[in-house]
Amino acid sequence: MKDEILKVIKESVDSLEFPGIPTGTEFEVSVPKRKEFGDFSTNTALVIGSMTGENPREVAKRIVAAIEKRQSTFIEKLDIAGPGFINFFVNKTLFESELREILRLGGQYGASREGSGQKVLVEFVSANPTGYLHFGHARNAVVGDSVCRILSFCGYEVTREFYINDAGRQMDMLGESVYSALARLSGLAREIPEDGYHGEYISELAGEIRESEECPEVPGDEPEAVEFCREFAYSKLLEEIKTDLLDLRVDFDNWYSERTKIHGRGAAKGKIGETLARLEDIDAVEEKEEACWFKASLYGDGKDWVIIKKDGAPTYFLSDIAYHMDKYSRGFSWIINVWGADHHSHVSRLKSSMKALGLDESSLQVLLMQFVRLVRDGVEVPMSKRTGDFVTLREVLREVGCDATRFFLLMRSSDSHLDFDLSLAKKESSENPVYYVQYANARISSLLRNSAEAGVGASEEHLGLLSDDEERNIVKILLRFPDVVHSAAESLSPHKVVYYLQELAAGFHFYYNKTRILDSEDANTASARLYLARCVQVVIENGLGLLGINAPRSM
RNA sequence: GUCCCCGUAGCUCAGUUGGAUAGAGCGCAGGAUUCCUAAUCCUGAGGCCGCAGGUUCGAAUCCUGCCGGGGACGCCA
Repeated sequence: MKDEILKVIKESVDSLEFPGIPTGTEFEVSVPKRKEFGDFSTNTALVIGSMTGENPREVAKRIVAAIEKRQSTFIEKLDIAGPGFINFFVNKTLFESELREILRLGGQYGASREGSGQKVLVEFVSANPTGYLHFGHARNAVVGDSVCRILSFCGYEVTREFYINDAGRQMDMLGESVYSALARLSGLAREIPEDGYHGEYISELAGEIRESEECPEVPGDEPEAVEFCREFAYSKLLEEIKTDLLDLRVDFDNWYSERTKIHGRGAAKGKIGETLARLEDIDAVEEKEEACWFKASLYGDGKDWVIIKKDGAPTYFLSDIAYHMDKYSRGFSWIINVWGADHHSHVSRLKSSMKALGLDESSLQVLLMQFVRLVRDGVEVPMSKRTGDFVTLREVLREVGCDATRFFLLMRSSDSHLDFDLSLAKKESSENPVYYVQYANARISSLLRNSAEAGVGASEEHLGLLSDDEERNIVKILLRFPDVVHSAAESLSPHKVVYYLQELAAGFHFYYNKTRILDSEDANTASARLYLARCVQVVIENGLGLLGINAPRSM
């Protein structure tokens, strides 16, 4: 629909042959908030005016004359307003055809092919398998997941990946910690290392090991027992992570193990070795202070970074370079990482490494998530992983449910700090915005059920009877949905969908309270109104689907 | 000290690729249902868009400086 407006504008502008306007200059067509500004509005004259130096209102007059000359059937009236906006008032048959289009497309309304043929990799969560997921991980998980859903909807071929940091010191610490707990259970005086893991789950894991048949002898061959503890805890915790994520409706295509895919067997083998060799080939590394450094400062980062430590072990950064080289080699045209804001300094150094390796660092995009504060009754709930005193994702899910959890985590822009109000999320009342949107959907379902009983059905036959301002307003909100999806995909911002749905629900609730739908003046009007309601439902369902939130048919 | 994010209504935040009279929810004060789900709706009060300059037809939006809040700057991951 907007495309048709845009087409008319472009043809008219072309016919006027403005000097100095390159072909392909983009003009904006938007749906104005105020109805006196028409159904559609364009800034075309302002854009041209600023390029040619002409008065925008004069330009607008010429464009309007050109458009009128074309005698489009669907344009009822044109206005020039403000500094030079051209406002379109369209024939309502255009709205009717839009409604028919929505039901025809159904679950595909709002979807597009704009990402067609493009492979996207979205890596998110990637929590260390050294403990349960805490609530801080939840935002990353939900936003990453929703971004994937949105991109898929836009035609991208999306791969969801969880990078398992199962190599490195933290895994050894996990083994040490569990082993220490096991030793204590066996009556030995043994403390969990200071920088180890101290949560209750460590003792629980030790307890499980003790119950198992393969439990190593303690005391006995300690390194072997530590390794057993490490592997036992790892596989168990990874399963728990998967379980929690599924409960949050987050699923992955790949569980990418750093240990097996990056490190390989033996020293300096696998992708780590390859990567180091590549970096050496291009002279991007140097030996300094008994360590090996990547010269990131040559490639746009502020400083150099160690990639092989004094003790000969690779740093996390080197594995990360290797991992991202691998991402590129798998043929993705868009690589998205969802990271916590505390990783922000890694962004430029990782990009600098890709640049050094001759890869296009602009196709790597990092979505940084600002922190979540958990609040209960106005008081912050402390979340510290160090002391083991953190709120797990599991606890929150159990307390407030998946829908509310996801909704609240998706409500804010990623680069805004987020206060998650536990008491509010739990409330099943009007203060809670989750239900607001779901309720609109449930109401429509109820209408459709009742109408079936009454023998009236949604029908497109009499859409011409829709004439109220509220009805027109709803249609205008509905036809913005594809734009919202596009914009959410482009800026990786699921919260735009959340805001949109709240607006749509508000439009419907208002309408519902004001207008009797089933008891309309006549059956034809009722069928048209039901059709409109059905369209609203389609869009709500599609929108909630992008957020991974259920759209219950009754509440 | 360097870098990143934020600063908009009492609170939590949208709006930030420059556009028309800056929005929503919550909270507060009033009100609406003989009838389709009141988890709803309506009305009202509430704003130097952190401050100061600059850019221009036009700035919450872009630039510079400053102030305030958060985060990152380890041979940890």
